[in-house]
Amino acid sequence: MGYSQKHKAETHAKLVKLAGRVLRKNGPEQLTVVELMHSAGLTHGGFYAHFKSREMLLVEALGGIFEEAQQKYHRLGDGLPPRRALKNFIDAYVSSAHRDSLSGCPIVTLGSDFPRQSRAFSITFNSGVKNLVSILAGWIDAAGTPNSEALAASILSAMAGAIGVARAVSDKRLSDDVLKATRETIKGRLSLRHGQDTKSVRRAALDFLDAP
Amino acid sequence: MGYSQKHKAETHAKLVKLAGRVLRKNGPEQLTVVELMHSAGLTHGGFYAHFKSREMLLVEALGGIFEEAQQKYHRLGDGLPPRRALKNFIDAYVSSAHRDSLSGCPIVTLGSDFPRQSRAFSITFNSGVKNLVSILAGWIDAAGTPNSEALAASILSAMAGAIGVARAVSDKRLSDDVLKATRETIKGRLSLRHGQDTKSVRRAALDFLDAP
DNA sequence: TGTACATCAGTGAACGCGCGTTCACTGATGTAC
DNA sequence: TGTACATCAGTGAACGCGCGTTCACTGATGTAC
Repeated sequence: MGYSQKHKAETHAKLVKLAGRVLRKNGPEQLTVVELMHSAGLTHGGFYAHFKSREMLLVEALGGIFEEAQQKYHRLGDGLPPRRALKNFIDAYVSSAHRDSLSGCPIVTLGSDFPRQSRAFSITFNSGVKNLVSILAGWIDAAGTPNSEALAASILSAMAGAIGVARAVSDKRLSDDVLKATRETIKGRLSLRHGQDTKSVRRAALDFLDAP
Repeated sequence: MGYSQKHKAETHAKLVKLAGRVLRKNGPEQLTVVELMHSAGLTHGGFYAHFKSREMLLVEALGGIFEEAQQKYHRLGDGLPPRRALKNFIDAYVSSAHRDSLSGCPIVTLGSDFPRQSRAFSITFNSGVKNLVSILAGWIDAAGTPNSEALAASILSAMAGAIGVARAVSDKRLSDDVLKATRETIKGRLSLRHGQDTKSVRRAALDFLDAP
């Protein structure tokens, strides 16, 4: 049977992962079949042994990105009481490290792209966002705050917007202030303490970044 | 002198306006020279009498979009006391009408695109955002709230994020709830009354949309 | 006022290029005997 | 255990297509006399 199924699955997974990196960093239009296959050490013709079309690859890659994000979210709150998890998460997400990272949260990086892509892409984006919201909602719920899902979604949207605008603003001080104001407001909405241990904030922020 | 300078300027302005529409609705990649010229009733070769390159067109079009947005912002607060202007603006921006409109605020529509475009495009985006922030900051300042610029930027980012996420979420109820929660929080941050006259909210929202 | 001229916005064929996709093939590897 | 065969991931040339850009041109209109 030629190559083993395991071998094919590995190549497939590798392609999806590489594609996800490009997708998140440079957007859907910059992801070309030729470049992807070359970056995997293969030639372009073999692409169609793995994906029906470039469009299908985009969908799979997006799914992979959101899965990674979910894992990251879970890791940030792992074993912590809900309020502590929330605080940790907020400090990590609304951080200058996240702003300065080239990739980061797909809601920010691909938020304007999803309506222009295929229906399948939009659906994947939608369910990805919903899953992330659910994780936050779980913590909020566990902390005893009502209306957790809408609150979680509103908070996540505020955090994503803050990163987006902080990236757009060239004035560094204003950019930092946006993040700070956003962190404080969100903690206020969740009735979390404002005072911050700077060292733990930085550690949380670094946790949020991708492994190299 | 062949065509008058006025004629040329008119054609140029028309092209920038048409390009802006496409750019905001479908993104930079969907804006092609051939289609743009055809939509203006011209042939593609004439494009380079007006723009040095497609890239330069994108920059001009983006500038036009932000100018329009500024005018819209000013219109929404025109002649109103600052708190009233802020309330009006928030209701208009964080509305289901804005969410459902295909174009809308460039921060939402082009927020993921600007880092991938030319330096000139990024700079234009940055100054556009800053101008919009300044308008909000002006109202906040006039209302006597301190730290107006960072607050304005944080609020605008939360509003933009809310529209983006509301668009991504297919569950209509959750989507509406995100908008509602965001409106209320922002009004709270600005110490504005929460109670809403639904009719005026709807009117404000429609004001925000583009004229057909 | 009328005529010759110069200008240049707009025309449309042509160009090179990169892209997604196809396809006949190859050769490493698992299976059957 | 060894040999013949079948499979199919991966190869690389080729395809059609759409795109941005160029360029020789044209013809409507402003200017000079």
